[in-house]
Amino acid sequence: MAIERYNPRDAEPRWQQKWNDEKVFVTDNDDPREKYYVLEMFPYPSGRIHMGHVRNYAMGDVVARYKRARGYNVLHPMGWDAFGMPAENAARDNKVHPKEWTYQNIASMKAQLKAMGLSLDWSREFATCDVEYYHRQQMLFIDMMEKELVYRKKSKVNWDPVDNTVLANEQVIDGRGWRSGALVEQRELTQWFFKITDFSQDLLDALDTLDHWPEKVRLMQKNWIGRSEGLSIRWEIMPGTAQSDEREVAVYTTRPDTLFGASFLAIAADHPLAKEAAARDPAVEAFCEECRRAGTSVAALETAEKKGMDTGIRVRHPLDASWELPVYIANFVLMEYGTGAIFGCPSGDQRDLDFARKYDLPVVPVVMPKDGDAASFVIGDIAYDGDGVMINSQFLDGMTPAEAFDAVAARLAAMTLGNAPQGERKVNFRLRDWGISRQRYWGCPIPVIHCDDCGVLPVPKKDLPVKLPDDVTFDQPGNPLDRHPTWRYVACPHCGKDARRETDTMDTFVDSSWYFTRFTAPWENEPTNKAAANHWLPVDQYIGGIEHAILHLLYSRFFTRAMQETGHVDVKEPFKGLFTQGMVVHETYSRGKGAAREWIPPVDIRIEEAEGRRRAILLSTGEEISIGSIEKMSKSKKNVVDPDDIIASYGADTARFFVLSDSPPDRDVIWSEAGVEGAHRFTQRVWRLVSEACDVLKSAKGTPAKEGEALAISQIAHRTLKAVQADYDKLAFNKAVARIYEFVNALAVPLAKVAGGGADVAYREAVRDAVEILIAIVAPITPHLAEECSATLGNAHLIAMSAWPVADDELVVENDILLPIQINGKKRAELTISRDADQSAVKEAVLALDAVRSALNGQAPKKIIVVPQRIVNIVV
RNA sequence: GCGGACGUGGCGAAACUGGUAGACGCAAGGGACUUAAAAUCCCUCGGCCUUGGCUGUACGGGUUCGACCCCCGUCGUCCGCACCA
Repeated sequence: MAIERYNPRDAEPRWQQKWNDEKVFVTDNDDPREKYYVLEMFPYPSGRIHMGHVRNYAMGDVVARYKRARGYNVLHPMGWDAFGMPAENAARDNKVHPKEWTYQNIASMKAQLKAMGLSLDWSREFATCDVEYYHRQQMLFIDMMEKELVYRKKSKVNWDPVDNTVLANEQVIDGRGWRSGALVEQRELTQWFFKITDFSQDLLDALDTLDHWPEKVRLMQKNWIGRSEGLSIRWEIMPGTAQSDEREVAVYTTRPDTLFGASFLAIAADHPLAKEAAARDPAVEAFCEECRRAGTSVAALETAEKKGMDTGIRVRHPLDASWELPVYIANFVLMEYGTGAIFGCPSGDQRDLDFARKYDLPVVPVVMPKDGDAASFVIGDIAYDGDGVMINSQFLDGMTPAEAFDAVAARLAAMTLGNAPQGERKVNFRLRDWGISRQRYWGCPIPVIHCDDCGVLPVPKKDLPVKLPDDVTFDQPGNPLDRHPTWRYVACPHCGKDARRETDTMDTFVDSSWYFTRFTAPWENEPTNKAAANHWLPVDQYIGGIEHAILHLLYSRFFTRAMQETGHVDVKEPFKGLFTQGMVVHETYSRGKGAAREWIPPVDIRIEEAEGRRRAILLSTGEEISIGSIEKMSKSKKNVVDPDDIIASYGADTARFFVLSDSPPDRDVIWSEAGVEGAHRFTQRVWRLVSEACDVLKSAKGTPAKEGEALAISQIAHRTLKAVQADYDKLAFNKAVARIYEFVNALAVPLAKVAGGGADVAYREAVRDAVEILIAIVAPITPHLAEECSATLGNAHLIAMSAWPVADDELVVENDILLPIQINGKKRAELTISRDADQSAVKEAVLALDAVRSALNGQAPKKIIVVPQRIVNIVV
């Protein structure tokens, strides 16, 4: 009988249609079964999916299909992170409206995702640029305003003075605007902020509860939040040294124990005292300006030399009234952190030491190692910041730094300056409030009205949504909302007089901070259906790239808390399980050197390999092309493989199988033509083996064998089932794939035997049972192939709706085990023995082995270590 | 600079809680089938020497009956944060 090759181009759309017709993946909120919410980070609709998407969504789909088979009511939705700059850039460059561009991109990407055969509930789909979605986001914003989780303050932005526009950080290249090339200025604008810092402590503490998150991500968030415990110390300004009536300056320190080692105060260039000093001295002014400029061009000049300038202001040491210290402006002090002022202790801090040496300030060691000698301990070029014992510190001498910290805190708390304690314990965070204002068109409008008389007012909820106007142009720089002839002008909701709309729109991170909540009831008028949100949240398994480890995940954690405070949901942590998947990488190919280097896409190349040497040949000319390093797929290096091409030539199952095989899912996977062909061979092989035997198997019912020739088949089937199940539970897709390969290899001979008619009933039934198990365990990865195989065996049910098979423990347990025998820790023999043989029986059998007897040479062994069911080691 | 992760064949990788290192795949080599090719099937595949051994998980030590795994040190790669007071 001639067996046709498996044709995914025919089979895949057929099964997708069938799943769609039967609404297999539409989720009912009222289904009483236990819930499981699996979600992959939704994509930005750039227009084409890439291999990273394929890998991300393949992983989520395996989880969704597996959990569905295990009996859960699975929610697996998809949507579009659809606001953002690229749409405006496309509008400007191609004269296409952002809306039109975005929805067209969504349509083409959706078609691509559908071709992957993902088990998504498309009925819940939305884009964040849908009015229905951002309408609810505006409702949330207003609720947050009421709870005072939103406020306005002046904040710096990157301003392009030629284009008259605000630039995002990524649009600033080497301190210049990416289009105009003009030097970017820092401008102060009044902007909207979310009070994420209200939750600093909770966001930090709750990290401990996220035990299904990668440790790495939790650590990154912990560092980002940056909690420190210290002391806020108020220093008295020596009368007459400052011009204004400022009497004191506050300093935050985590090392109050080193207070006697202080030799100067340093303040940020933006500190009020610095501004005051600048106002009366042009040299100071120039220095402050220099510091500010250095702040704009970020990491480039990070090794910048420590520089400062004396303000002339003097302060009194809080623990020694006769001690005066100078106040410097320093380029390494940041206004945004602490109080924007520090005291410098050169002996204990490298920066302070560098600074002190440069400006010839005193260096007094105050902490020395425990076994040091106070009389001879001096600081050279390296500050000592370790633990030890206090010296040169009056009443602190002899204490540990920790004891000294407490002693200083207590002393300063008891002293007063003016009417307040001179020092107070203070917890400080690095985390800053979240600035959400964007001076752009393609985003969610901030639903606020400015009235000259009534101030800043929220748009009444009945007047929502504040829709983006469609009639806008992008032929000039700046925000189209700002120059719109009518949209801005509106009556004040309070007094009715002429007022103006807010023209800022929201950061797109806001859109992605609650989409997972909206998926639980996307049809609701209110932002959430609270019962549905409480039912589905937290997301059981969230899957996405490590690049979102901090911002997106932290903002989402904040936003869920804010939604809890405003009564929209009763949970505070949105993601119970988090998995960060690796990238898809590819070799690079190029010809030419230096500026003339030309990158060649993989489709234009054929790889030849002979005698261990790989060569890349350009298809069009036969020319040899040099093979470069393996890198993230990128347009600039042209090392991209288009998922459409792969699905068209090999099918979705092959693509899904390949991106999940070989590499652990959290590591990068190398895309290679040879690898894809290997995956494709596998799908073809499964089909061939099953279809060759299907005529015979059709009439056999699936029953595992408990004895005889077929026992081994049933054993490996049920053992594989149990192992793959465990692998899927751990998201160890690559290990599941390896076991599936092993299983198929083991089934090849039995299936051929069945196909050839040489098998008895019990054998055929055992093979049928094994094949059904194979279909079930490959189905999450290659769902179309599984359906096709199942159908060819005469099954009427859909695998996508079928229960996971149950492993028969009797078949899983091994009765005889193979025990490795070591002599002095080296393997010398093997012993097959009954699983429940007791220690003495094992010892006896071991000593009877030839290899053991010759090693012992008649002597008695020193020691025999029997690790039950594992290994035996004989010490001679 | 600080913090973290990692280092296993030609390559991607397995190896349970300290218990046979290299499962599985890719690549390669040999063979069968074929007029031929593709497809498929079989064999070999860490290194060294002669069967049988020796050796081998970045490198140097240590703990242990036994170490890829634990400890100390060194080297290297990658990632995150970066003047955080």
